[in-house]
Amino acid sequence: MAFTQRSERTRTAILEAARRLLAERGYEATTIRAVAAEAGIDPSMVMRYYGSKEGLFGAAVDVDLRLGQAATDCPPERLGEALARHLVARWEGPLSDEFIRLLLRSANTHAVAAAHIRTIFESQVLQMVRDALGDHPDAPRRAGMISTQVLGTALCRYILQLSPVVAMDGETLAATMAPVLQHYLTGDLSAPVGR
Amino acid sequence: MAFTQRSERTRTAILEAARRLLAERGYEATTIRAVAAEAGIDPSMVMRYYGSKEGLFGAAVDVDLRLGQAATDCPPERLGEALARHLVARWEGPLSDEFIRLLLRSANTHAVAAAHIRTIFESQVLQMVRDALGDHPDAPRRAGMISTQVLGTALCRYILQLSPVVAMDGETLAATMAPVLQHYLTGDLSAPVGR
DNA sequence: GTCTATAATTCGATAGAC
DNA sequence: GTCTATCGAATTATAGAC
Repeated sequence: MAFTQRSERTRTAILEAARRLLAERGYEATTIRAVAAEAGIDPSMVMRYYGSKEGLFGAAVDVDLRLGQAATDCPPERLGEALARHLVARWEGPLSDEFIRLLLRSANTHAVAAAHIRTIFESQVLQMVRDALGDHPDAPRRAGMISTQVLGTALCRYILQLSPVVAMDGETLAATMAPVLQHYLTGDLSAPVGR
Repeated sequence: MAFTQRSERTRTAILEAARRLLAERGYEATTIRAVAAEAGIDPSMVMRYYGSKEGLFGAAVDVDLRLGQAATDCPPERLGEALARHLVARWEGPLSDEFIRLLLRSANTHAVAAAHIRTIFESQVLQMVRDALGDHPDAPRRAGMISTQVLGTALCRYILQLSPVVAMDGETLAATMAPVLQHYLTGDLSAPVGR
């Protein structure tokens, strides 16, 4: 259909406004009234289309991470670099969205958002490690530590905005993170980083 | 003075209740009424002693991190391990407090909390790196990356509660984090394979 | 020093006109 | 399909009695 109905345009306008505000303010501070104002429509429309604030959040958070793509056609010893580049591209490349910001900002006070992150990083990241390592008993711990470095980087760069972390360009950030991710992926966890 | 006045006891009871709730719920979701109920006093007392919700938050967050202690009498090549152990002990040892939880939970939606973390990690962590390295131009970037690993670990363990990260005992967590911190402190940041 | 009472907002959600 | 009007609940903050 080349023609989108008025209601469809309103629906997506609401959703985009909600994602923008959730990424900026988190769940509690994002009011239905503010979403409506941002979308340029009446607050009651939000309720009409999404039923409740919780329903709106559920719709806003329903995004595919596509993390599996990072591992395609990549030798295990370069997986850390591939993952680092994939993530940074996802965060701030031309196809970026504010998804990671939205999740981090909302996860603190909103249990559903925290559960969502848990699901992502206990399935997708763990799955990726298992694809690289096989079903080694270390796999969950490795996936967990990868999550600490990845989410910590996003937290410091986008939420807390620590100046040295913000100052790096995407290339440098990925290159700096890569050896550590590689270490957590395939390195000896009880030995120094890098062999 | 061995004798503490009634007002002093109330003041500290309020502060402790506030820290507890802020660590659990973050800034927005922590209401003055809930703090008062937790402390077993009237909501208006909170206003009387701390002026406003913002004033209460400022008082709750006014804590000394004592990060410098980690570096005393430690050779540079073991600094990563010392830092990792110091942090884990601080987070969950016998002298623990919920300070890191409080900050992380509030920083997302409350600008003052984010600024507070920025100050801590742009002064104390950077200072620590400079004590170890001298005033190298890499120092801020190293301090920034240390912050990503440290805060990311706290985020995944205490806030998001990723099961593999929660499952590790403190000893294992510190030992796993230590090589990465050492890498960021004194390693070759541009080398894909370290040393 | 502690509490009651309440003002002034703001929120999520509903009912219904057009 | 969109908006007006409003309800009921919750919030921060204030004024003042005891």
